[in-house]
Amino acid sequence: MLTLPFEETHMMCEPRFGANYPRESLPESLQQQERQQRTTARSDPDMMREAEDDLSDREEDEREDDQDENELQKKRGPRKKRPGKEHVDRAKLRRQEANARERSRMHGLNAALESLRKVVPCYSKTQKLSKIETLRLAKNYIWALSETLNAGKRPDLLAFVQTLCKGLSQPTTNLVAGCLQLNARNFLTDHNGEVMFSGRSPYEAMYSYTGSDMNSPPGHSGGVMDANSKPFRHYSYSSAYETYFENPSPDSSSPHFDGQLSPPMSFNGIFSLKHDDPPDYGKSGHYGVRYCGAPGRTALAPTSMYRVSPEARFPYDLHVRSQSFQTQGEVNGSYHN
DNA sequence: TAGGCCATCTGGTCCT
DNA sequence: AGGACCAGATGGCCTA
Repeated sequence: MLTLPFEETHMMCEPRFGANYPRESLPESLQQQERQQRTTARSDPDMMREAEDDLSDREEDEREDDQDENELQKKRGPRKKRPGKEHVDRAKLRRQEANARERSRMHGLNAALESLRKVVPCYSKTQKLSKIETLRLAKNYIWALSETLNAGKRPDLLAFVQTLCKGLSQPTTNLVAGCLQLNARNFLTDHNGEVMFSGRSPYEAMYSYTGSDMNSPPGHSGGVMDANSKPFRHYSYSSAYETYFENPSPDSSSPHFDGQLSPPMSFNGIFSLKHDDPPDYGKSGHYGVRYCGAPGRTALAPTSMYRVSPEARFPYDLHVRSQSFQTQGEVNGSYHN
C-alpha cells in the first residue's frame, strides 16, 4: 500500500494525539521502516499500478453506467452519482492521510506505553515487557501500592510480590521474581492466573538461607530464572546500601545496565527495585534489589517506618523503627519530599 | 514450524 | 466534512 511520506504530513490537520510524536525518537527499526516507505513511495511501481487501477475503475464505471441506462427504465428516482476520478483520487489521498495519522497515533500510544514500562518495577531495554504484560503489571503495581497505603503498616513483601504477579505470564512472573531475587517457583501462577505457592513455605524460601553458599538459596541449583540458568545473585543490604551512597547517581552506577531505570519500587523509602547488573551477571533478565530512595532523595526518608540494618543480609531483613500508623498524607508527604 | 508479538492498513463509528 | 478512535485483517519478525 502506498504510504504518505512523513515529510508530507504537514499537510494534515493537527491530530489530538500523537501527531507531534518526534520522528527522531522512533526506534531505529521504525525509522528504517519509514525510510523504506519513503523510498517506496517515490519509486514504487504501485504508483503505476494505482494509475492503472484508476483507469480500470473508470472503465468499469462506464460499463456500469451503460447497465444503469437499461435499468433506469425499471428504477425511478434520483440517479446515483458516480464518483469521478477526482473524487477517487481525493478519497485515496484522504485514506493515505488517515493512515499517516493512524501511524502517528499508534506511535504516540507506543511512546506512552514505553514510558509506562519505565515506571513499572521491571524495566529493561533488552528484555522488554510486552504491551499486555506492561499494562497488567502496571495495574498490579498500582493495586499493590494502594493496598500498602491503605494498610498503613509494614507491607508484606511476599503479598506485594504476589499481587504484582497476579495474572502475569510465567516469563513475566519470572522477571518480577528476578527483580526481587525470589525463587519464581515459590509464587507460580496457576492456570487461573492466581498466584499460588508450591513447595516449601514462602517465608522459609525467603528467609532461611541455611546453606553456606548464599549464591545458591535453598531450592535452587542455579538461579532465579532457572529456565535460563541465570545464577542467583545474592545481595546483602550492606553492600547495596553502601554502593548506593558511594555512588550518588544510581542511574549510572551499573556498568551493564542498558536502559533507563524504573523508579524505585519503594514503600515509603523502605526498599526499592532497581536494575543492577553486576559484572558477572548474565546478559539478560538481570535485575537486582537495592535499598534506596528515588534518585536525588536520601535512601531512607527520615520519616521512614523502617530502617535497614547495616549488618543485615539479604533478603528483607527489615527492622521496624516504628509500627505507628502513618496516615496516607504522611506517607505521601515523606515520599514526595 | 507454530505461536506470540508487533506495525500497519483499512473501514466503520462517533464527535466536532 | 474531517478527524479521532477502534477493531479486524494481514504480514513480518522472532523464538521455542
